[in-house]
Amino acid sequence: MAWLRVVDALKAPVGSSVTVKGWLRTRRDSKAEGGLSFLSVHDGTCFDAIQAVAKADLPNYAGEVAKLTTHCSVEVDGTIVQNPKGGNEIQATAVRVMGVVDDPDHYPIQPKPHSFEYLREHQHLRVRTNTFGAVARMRHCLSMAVHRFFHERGFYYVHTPIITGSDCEGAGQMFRVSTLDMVNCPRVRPEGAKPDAPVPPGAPVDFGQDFFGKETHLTVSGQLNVETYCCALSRVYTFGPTFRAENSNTSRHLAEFWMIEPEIAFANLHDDSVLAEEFIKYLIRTSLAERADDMKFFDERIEKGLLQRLTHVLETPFVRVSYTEAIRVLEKAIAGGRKFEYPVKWGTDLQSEHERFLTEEHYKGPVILMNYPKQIKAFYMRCNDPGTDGFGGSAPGDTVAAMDVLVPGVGEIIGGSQREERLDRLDARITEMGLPIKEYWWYRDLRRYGTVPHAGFGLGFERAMMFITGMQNVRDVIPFPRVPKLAEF
RNA sequence: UCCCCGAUAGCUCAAUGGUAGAGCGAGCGGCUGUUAACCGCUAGGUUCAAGGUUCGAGUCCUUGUCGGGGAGCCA
Repeated sequence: MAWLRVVDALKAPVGSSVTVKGWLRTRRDSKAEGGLSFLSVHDGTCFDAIQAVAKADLPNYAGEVAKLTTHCSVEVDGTIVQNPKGGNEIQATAVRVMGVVDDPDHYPIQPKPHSFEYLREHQHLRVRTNTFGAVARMRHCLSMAVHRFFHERGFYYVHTPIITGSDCEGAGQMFRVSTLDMVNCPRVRPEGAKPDAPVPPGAPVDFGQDFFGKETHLTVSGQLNVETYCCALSRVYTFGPTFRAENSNTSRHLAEFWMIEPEIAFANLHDDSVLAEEFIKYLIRTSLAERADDMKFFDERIEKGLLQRLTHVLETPFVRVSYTEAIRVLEKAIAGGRKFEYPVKWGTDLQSEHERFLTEEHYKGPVILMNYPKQIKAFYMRCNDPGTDGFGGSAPGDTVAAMDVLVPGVGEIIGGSQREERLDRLDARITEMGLPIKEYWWYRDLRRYGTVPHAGFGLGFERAMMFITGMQNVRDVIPFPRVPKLAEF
């Protein structure tokens, strides 16, 4: 009697003897044929459960089988037969109960719809539901697709560090990594103070005594590190956890999330945008091909029309417009009577409502906004010729070769840029932004020793998950979300 | 962090300032090759916490905690 996964048992030939092991979704009873129970058994290997039919002549029927409740664990032996309404089911010859559910009335997951808010409080159990099982399989599917996409195109996977000593990434608040005693942390002795004099409590913390001999944090981006590998291996990417200590309370932000950051040498912003578009389309294609069962569920129960939306994205070339042009579009919309809460002005960052308007209402599909004003973008982004919009037109100010990919429903899913490869321009930007240039010594070395044009982007993995599954809260597409005031599991 | 909304049975929600209810789920029984099953009965409550107003607070006020939506920060 072969132990089959449910996904295989559902495809096994009629007449085969099988064993399945899993958890009960539901039990339904009938008094027909002297009494029988229908056990819906799933093991997470696919969306569907398999139905096992247990008759009353099983020795443990009245004592165990007829008392099974949702998520009891069982081993079922039996024969594959055809269900009268189609599909495989198991005619059980034995049902072994491995674990019962204690106090079923208070078991958090009941055979009925639960709100996602409620399930978020039971993260250790929610993966047993249809929705979170499907999310988990999608997460695996997309993770593998990420690696396959890059591997097939000659990219090398680089493990950039989680702990970073550079305090200069400028991508937001960071989590401190330290082994110092937080209660009595060592402080720097004021210059000229006697060696045995007590150090004043307000003196700066002496990070020289910390584990790494300097101040360290959890990474907010692997980009600066991965650029070093790009400038030797040509095409590289990272895919790892990323940490932001921002007090963000939204459906799109996590304190710990996974980010994919490819970096390509001998490439400009256009090449970067082509890569981004191919990448997103590859993820969609893979999801539809490999997880049709889960995607059908998302389409029916999570977002009506999801499959149509994704198919449309697959078939439509992404629109590429300059930031300068996007401002003109928004100004025209305002002149036409469209109301926005925030004003639109060249030189300021677009608000969420503006981005949503562009991707959801005006272009009705993914949009790549390119060449932003340099004053609102990071120091490492390549400067365009002064006063140009990067598309051969003029702009009211200076721009840099940055891009944001906006998609309906999620908003910004990718942020990227061509990097400034000219040392003099890079230094000028670091200086004018008041950043500590000494800290960037190794990053600047890349421009001193055989510099090349290169570009890259960052894709928030959870945002890609939301885009592809239709799930509306980022906390529901990662197994154990970390957000302000929540790290229970 | 800011703005708005919310917290009542295991879950989802009702309840003019005056005896706390329903549906689902659970338990028991009936019916049935059932599959969002159906019918009947039963059990199940410190109404988020602490104060306050009132003869009387689930309901009104204050503070806090947690949750949701939106904004900012961004991916």
